[in-house]
Amino acid sequence: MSEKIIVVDDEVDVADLVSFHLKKAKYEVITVADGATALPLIRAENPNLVVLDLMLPGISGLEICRALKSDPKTAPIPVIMLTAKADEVDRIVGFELGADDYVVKPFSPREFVLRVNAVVRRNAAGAAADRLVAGQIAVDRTKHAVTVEGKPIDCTATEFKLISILIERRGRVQSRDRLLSDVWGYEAAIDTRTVDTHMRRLREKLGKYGSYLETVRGFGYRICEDLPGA
Amino acid sequence: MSEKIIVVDDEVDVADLVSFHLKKAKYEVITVADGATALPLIRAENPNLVVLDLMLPGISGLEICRALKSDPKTAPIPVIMLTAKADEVDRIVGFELGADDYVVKPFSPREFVLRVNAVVRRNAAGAAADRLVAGQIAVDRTKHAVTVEGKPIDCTATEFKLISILIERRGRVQSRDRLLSDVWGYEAAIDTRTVDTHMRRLREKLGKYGSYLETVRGFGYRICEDLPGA
DNA sequence: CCCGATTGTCACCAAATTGTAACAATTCAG
DNA sequence: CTGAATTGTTACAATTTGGTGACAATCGGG
Repeated sequence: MSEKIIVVDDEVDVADLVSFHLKKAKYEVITVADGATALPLIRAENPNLVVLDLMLPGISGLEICRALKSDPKTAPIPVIMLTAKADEVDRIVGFELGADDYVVKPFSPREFVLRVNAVVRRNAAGAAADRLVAGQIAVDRTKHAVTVEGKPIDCTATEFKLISILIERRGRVQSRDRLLSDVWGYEAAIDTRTVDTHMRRLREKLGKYGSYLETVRGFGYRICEDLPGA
Repeated sequence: MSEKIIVVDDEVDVADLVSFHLKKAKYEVITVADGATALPLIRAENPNLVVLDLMLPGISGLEICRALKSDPKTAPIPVIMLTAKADEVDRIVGFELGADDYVVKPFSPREFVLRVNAVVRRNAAGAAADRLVAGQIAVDRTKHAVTVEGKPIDCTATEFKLISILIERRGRVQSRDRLLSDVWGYEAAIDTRTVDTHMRRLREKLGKYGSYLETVRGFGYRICEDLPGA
């Protein structure tokens, strides 16, 4: 039983590429070129995932995403956005839009498929799986919110990505380099020490739980596998 | 333990550049100029990654890629394509042949290395044993944790590498020189006596199991093959 | 266009880590 | 048993590493 994915993209090359790799990964793929026909199609097909290009003629990807998320019937369908520029990312995942993930063009096919797998799996396992928890620290990916002891704390976009990755891989040490390429992307020319600064800011916001964000000297950072009060 | 990469490129400048940056990133690099000799070499060496120029004299990069991916023995080896044109068509064709990622020339060395890291890492995950065990002593490489009788002990970076290698090669004696080049790196101008000091520190932290870290007089050190309580 | 929030970088400091040298203990050959 | 070679131990100085606060650049909203 294969999952159904709808790809919305006007560029034939990109659509073909995406479609090809998804099919190779055993997904059932439907592609649509324009936003106007996409919406009714998505409602009719009720796919397991929508891959959406940010730049579309007519209705933009943003609007489609917003429309999907505001309709209770389509809101649970996860959305992955394709975007040309890394700058646009924050707005996409963060605020108004409820996109579940994004991929910056040009992307590596392997990575793309892995992200698709992750999002689909997360949603298939039941809606609750979208919550990452480590002790009293919890991250809700759909709401884009972080809570400590149930109380929400206010994280910036970078901090959110950082803590998401850390909790997702809790117990395992993440090198600064690894965090850099996973959070900031390949093209970012950024000093690895910057990671330290963000860690400090995160710890500060985590309050007394900040100490569970461990430093592993010589290697990187990690969040404890089992925290007290879990 | 460094990963092996084969670079196939006929332009000496590019090959040198690529090779230089990969070596700086601690990879073992072999370069080949023409496609004809590349294939048998790849089969023989079974590298962790192949970097392939799309434009090659004789057999093209595309054909090599196709050949690699159609042979079950070489199919799992990841491939990164180098391409001169930012042309979408090239990308698509390259991907359809099963390349895992691509980099458009001229590329930023930083980004190139990051992509290489990502691809290699993804493939290495699961391949190498994450968990090394010798009796009551266990090393978890992803968590960067060492446990004795199940209780975690606190190791420094050097100690961690040292004990990892010893357990990985348990039973076999490791000379001080060997340990120096494997733990400290190829060109470490370090006194071999330093190894003794680190051994002592390790033994101390291993507590009563410290004695299983044997000295082989005149040769080096080893960890017993079978420890009591195994 | 201005303002506050966010973000990357830097310099400085404290602390952990690490290499080395000096000395003690042990082993081994004869 | 003696002495040389080898290894264990200890202490210490040098280096590396990460935390911290400050600051400038950039971004987005109003």
